[in-house]
Amino acid sequence: MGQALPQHDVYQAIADPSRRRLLRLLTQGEQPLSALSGQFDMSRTAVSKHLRVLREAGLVTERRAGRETRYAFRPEPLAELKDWLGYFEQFWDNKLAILKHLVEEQDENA
Amino acid sequence: MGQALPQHDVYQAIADPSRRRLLRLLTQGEQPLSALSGQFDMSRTAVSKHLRVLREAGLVTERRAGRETRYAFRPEPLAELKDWLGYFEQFWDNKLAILKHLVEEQDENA
DNA sequence: TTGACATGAAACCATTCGGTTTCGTATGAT
DNA sequence: ATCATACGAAACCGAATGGTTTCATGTCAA
Repeated sequence: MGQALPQHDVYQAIADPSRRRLLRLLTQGEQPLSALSGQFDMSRTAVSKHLRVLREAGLVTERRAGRETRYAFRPEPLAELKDWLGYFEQFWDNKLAILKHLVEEQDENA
Repeated sequence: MGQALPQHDVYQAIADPSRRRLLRLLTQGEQPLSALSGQFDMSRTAVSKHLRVLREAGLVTERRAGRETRYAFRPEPLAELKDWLGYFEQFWDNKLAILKHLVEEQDENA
């Protein structure tokens, strides 16, 4: 039986501040591990593991180039997050929704 | 010295699927724990703990009403998430940004 | 060919996480 | 008063998380 690999999703991937920072850094273009890990206090290996989580979530791609591995940002999985958020937006953007909420509160208190 | 309480943020709060489901349920209006935990396979206590995490992130409020605790959805903290996402949207919406990305890749490969 | 560089894999560690069960305590109903 | 209801706190547990150090491997440079 194969070991059940962790397989992270986009929600878990962005839960960690270091990983969010990595994504920001990568929007400036493809970069090798050494360049990325130079920006962090933790070890190179730790950064490498964060990048793996991001890759499992589809947020970065790896590409070997000589002896370095170049990481690149892939925005696509963020669409799921955007959709998820979209559902909730009505509850703070939409004045009608706010009104509806107030009415429900009145109901509950009645 | 005070023990450093967990204090969760919105990114961690939405990382768990059960908590995301709780938020969805709560958009239908304020509900007591018993009603919410009825929707889950896990114990009432476990649901209660998830709700605490959501509360620490500011995504729900608690209100004692008699012997029940009523939980209500608070959308405000999602604004941070929306802002965070907003930064990255240029990388999949904006054709100019995509072009810029391609140019950078060319540079790297040169 | 020898050596430095860039990296991933592995083993390990402490802490956090998501869940359980048990217990204590208000509150509301009889 | 008594008893059931609704809940939180606490103790506990296994697995996942975020980090480390050590080691092996492939690649470029001298």
